[in-house]
Amino acid sequence: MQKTFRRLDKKTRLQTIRRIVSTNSLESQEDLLNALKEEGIVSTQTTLSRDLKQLRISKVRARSGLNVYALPREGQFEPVPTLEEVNQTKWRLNFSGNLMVVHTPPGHASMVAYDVDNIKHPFFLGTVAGDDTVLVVLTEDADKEAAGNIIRDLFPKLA
Amino acid sequence: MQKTFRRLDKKTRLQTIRRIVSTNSLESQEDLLNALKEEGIVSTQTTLSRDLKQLRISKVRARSGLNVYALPREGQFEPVPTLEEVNQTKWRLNFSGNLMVVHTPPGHASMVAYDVDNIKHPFFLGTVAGDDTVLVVLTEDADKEAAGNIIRDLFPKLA
DNA sequence: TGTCTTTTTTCTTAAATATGCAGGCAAAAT
DNA sequence: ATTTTGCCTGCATATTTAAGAAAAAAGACA
Repeated sequence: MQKTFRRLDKKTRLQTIRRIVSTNSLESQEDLLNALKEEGIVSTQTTLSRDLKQLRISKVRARSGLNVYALPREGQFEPVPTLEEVNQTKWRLNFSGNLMVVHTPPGHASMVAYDVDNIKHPFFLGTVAGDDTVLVVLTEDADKEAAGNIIRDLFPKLA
Repeated sequence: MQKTFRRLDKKTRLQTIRRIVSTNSLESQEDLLNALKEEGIVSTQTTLSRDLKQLRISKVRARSGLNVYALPREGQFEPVPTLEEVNQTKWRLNFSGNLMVVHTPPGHASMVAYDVDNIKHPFFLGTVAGDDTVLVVLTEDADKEAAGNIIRDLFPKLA
């Protein structure tokens, strides 16, 4: 009966860690240490470091700027496309009414939107990024050609 | 001429970092420091730490056990912003053609879009939400002022 | 049971990363 | 032109995380 006692302890600890991580914003292993303690599980930072490694839990950047632990996600560890692959992909820029539609390689839309947002040019009211498409909303009086050139200037791949 | 020199320096550094991170397995900021140096970009660990934070690049667990830097992926876990963060951020509402552009605090766009969708008022054709921006498509004959008031009524922060 | 092997844990301590502060510089405001 | 503001940077240092070594605990088995 005692056979698997210790293993069970570790197993439940790992399961508890997964649950806590997926439902809380933990900013450090000490946070996790305390959260576990509240559930009656006592451990040390060293052990948690190894647990997290085993669970492949990592700290990720929240948009708020906080660094919080997060469970591994499907696709998170897929190989990042090589530069070659990226270059093969078509960048594209089109207009529709006062909307500019920018197609990018998969996963790059948010980066493009980020840069466009930072231009702070009066033509650009705002952006919405999907995975490989960015919608850039222009003001009604915007000079579309000029606006296009600004973006092409930022991203030569679009030229 | 010097106007935007420093900014450009930073911009190219950030772009280079993105490229290097996406095509290499970097295990530390020192690795990145050296990789940049090979391209003629000299910096410090401190600056890279801040760059990575800004780019939301984080270290993730590879199945090999290595910890490597990786670009942010859509859908990564994000904590709910604090009320303080929410209050600091500016809400904004603009029009362009038959589009209404609503800026919200980071992460709140989808919630706003959800509420707008639920109005089911004939003016509102549909919404698209990014992270902090919502596009609300209005019918061509919509009364923009009335539409704006409806939204402002829903979200007093916009007033 | 007693001994050997493997796993798990902890105590240090090293390594990696983030932050407070101060200086510098360009753009905007007055 | 002068002041103010905001952004960017690096140094020193704090904080956070990982690793080495050793010991405790657990399982295997004669």
